[in-house]
This record gives sequence, structure tokens and C-alpha cells, in this order.
Amino acid sequence: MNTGNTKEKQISRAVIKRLPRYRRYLGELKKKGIEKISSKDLSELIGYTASQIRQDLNNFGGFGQQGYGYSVNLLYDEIGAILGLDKEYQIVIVGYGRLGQAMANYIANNESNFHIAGIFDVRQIIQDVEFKDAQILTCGSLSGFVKKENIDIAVITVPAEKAQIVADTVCDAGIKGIWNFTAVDLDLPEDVVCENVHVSDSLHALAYYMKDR
Amino acid sequence: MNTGNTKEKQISRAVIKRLPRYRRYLGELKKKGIEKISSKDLSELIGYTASQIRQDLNNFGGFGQQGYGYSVNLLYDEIGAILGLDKEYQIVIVGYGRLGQAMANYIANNESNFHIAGIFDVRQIIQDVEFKDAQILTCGSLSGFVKKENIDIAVITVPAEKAQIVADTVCDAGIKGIWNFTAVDLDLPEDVVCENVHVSDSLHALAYYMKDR
DNA sequence: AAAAATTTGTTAAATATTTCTCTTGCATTG
DNA sequence: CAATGCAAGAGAAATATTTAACAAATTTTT
Repeated sequence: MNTGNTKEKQISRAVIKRLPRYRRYLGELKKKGIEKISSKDLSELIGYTASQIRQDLNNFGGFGQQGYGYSVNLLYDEIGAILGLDKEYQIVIVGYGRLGQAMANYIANNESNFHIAGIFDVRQIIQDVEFKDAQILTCGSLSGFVKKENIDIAVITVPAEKAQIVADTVCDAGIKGIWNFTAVDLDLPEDVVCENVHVSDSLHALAYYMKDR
Repeated sequence: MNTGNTKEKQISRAVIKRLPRYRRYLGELKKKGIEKISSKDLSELIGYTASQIRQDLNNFGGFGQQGYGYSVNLLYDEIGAILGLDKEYQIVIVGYGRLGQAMANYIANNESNFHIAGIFDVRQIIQDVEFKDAQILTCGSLSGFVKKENIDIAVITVPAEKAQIVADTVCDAGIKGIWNFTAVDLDLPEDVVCENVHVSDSLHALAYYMKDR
């Protein structure tokens, strides 16, 4: 077991970025009732080389069987465990505009192990008083809520100019992870993990690849 | 000029992914009225090494001046031109749920050279009949609209199970690029460019990095 | 006006990542 | 139940990416 004190091979970010994708495809195979798959077949499906798939998976252990392939169900669960998707995370959504609402829906409907504990907005929300079992509150109570409810992750969907203030607030309150949808890179304490969804960067990359079409 | 028939160094995807980020920071510097910056200072700001910044930029030409640095304004525009952000793109948004609305707002307010020409949804939308100067229409007219209006990019924000059908429709109608927000990878013709925003993959990567916190 | 300090563009070195090759083990088939 | 084929795992080779080093050009200082 990894207790964090042995010097072990650091898994590259590129590998981690591929894991959710493997899991996504395995989920689809599962749904279709397919029980086993070889790295070769998975390769054709996903578009990475078979070699890379095997190499990636072997960073975490041998989940396959020679002459047979990989068990779809087993591999799906194993990757889930590697990613930490075998636990439940408590999250808050900060910023309940259209993007915040979209992400709330997405999480509630597709990410069963991420529980929306609270939703925050600067405005006093009138139409919705709650979302599923989460209260919708004003930002003033954010810090206290994160502390009291032991929130793991803050989803930041506020306007860009408010993002850093929100980040500071939740970090001070002891948050462990931030899922940032704003177009700024946040300045965060060492021990807070952050994943950015910079849609503008993605759109601009799209423009680049369209250049000579 | 690149006419596409000379064998030239292929720019790696990693470089392209960094360009929008450079431009974003340069935009902020511009706003602050800063006129020049060295790769060293930019490095401290962005977090890439100065060496990498220079290397990246020199893929496209020498925009800096020895002993001086880079002109913020010039570099901002040059990167914009490299990315193809000096043209206007006609886009349609397909799927006008909360995510579609969020992206429509984002584009209208932040991406001046992407013009929302039309918005499509399966439902007959009652409350909004139009968004800025774009009509909101039902999906039946999507194909005809894309053809007639010469649309460049389709933003796909429909439920995952509809994504491929929408993609097929717009591709048949001659679209050049797709900005895909659904959790599936689309099967597309060779000549259609696609940029995916797989939020689930991003969330799962976040979970991984939170493991031992 | 000369000297010193900057800072780019570029080439070379170091790392990291991906692909290839080969060995070994398992499963299937006759 | 032996022979054959399949496919993982592992290590080596090949690529690609990133970082470092340095010469040349420019600016600033004295």
C-alpha cells in the first residue's frame, strides 16, 4: 500500500489524463454487456496504441490476463479506484448562474459519488430555494458552511473577476480541491489541488486547427 | 506563406495548447498598460520556463528583441493571428439547455470574433425567441441553416446520446469545426476539426490528485 | 563613447513519453 | 493433453519535449 513515504515512480500527468477516458469507454462496453477486451481492440476503439494502453495500465499493476485480455468490469472498477472514484466527495458550487446550474445538473445526474452539499450565489435566489437536498445560500455563509460541513471540493462558476476572492475564501475554510471554470489561473496554497476547465483556451485551440480548412 | 505543400515542421499539440494561455496573460498585461515583458518575467507570471516560452514563440518567428524583450501588444496580436483569432467565425449552438445558454453568454460577452448566428434546440423555446441577433430555432432547420448561412463551427451542448446524430447532421451540412461539450468522442469525417471539453474527465483527474490530501 | 547588463534566438543536452520487440503465460482447439 | 495462437507485461529503442547553455544583438549605465 502506498503510504506516501516510499520513493515510487511518479505517474505522469499525461497518463492520469488518459485514465478517465479509458474508464469512460469501459463504461460504455459494460453497458453493452461486453465482458472482456484486449488492448488491441480497446486501441481501435479509443485511438491510443495498444502498447500505450498496456503501458499505462501497468503503471498501476497487472489487471489483464495473457491470452485472454482485460475483464471490462474489473478494469472499470480498478481505474475508478485509481482515480479515487470509490469514495464520496462533498462539494459546493459557488456561482449559480447558467454555468453553475449546468454543472449542478451534470453532477447530480452523472457523478454519483460527488454530492452537492450546498450552492452559493451573491444574489438572493428566489425561484429555487433548494437543489435536490442542497440548500441554495448567499456567499456570506460560504466560509462557515465549508468548515462545518467538511466540504472537499469547490466548483467555481462565478465571473472571472470574483474567482480569486472565492478561492481565497474556500481555501481559508479548509477546502482540498477546486474545480475552476473561470478564465483565470488561481493563486492557491500548495496543498490545494486545482483542475481548470479553461473553455476559452479550448475554443482558441479549435480556431487554430481550423486555419487551413 | 504557408501554402500547405512545403514540408514544414509540424507544431506539436502541446505548443498549441499553451498559446491561448500566453495570449490570456498578455491580455491581462495589456489591460494593466504594461508595454513590454521579457520571457523571464512572463515565466514567473505563467509558470512555464523562460526557455520554453522562447522556444514556443520561435516556432512561429522572432517576435522579440534582444536586450529588450517582447512588446505586449505585438505579441498579443501575433499569437491571436497564429491561432486564427483575426478572422470572424460563424457559429451555431445546438442544445439550448443551461449549458448551451451558459456558452452562448460566454461567447457573446467574451469572444468577439465568434458570432452566434443561430441557436437550436429540440424543444420549441417559448421564453426567448432570440439571443442578441441570433434566432432560436428547432433542430429540424439545423441542416438547412448551416448550409445557407455558411456556418463554420457547431457548439454541441445536447445530451450525450444525441451528440453523434447532431454531429452527423452538421457535418453533412458542411461544418468545418465542432466544439463538443458532451461526454462522448464523436466519430467525424477526416476534414472536420473537433475540440472536446470533457468535463467528466477533468473532474476525475481532480479526484485522482486529491487522493492523498 | 565604451563598458556592462539584458535578453532574445538557437543549438545542444537532458528528460520524458511513446512505440517496438520479445518473452512468458494462459486459453483454446483438435 | 499436447500444440498452437493470443495477448499481457516488461524492458529496450526510438521520438518527442523540455531545459540549459551560449552567442549575438540591443539597451542602459557610467
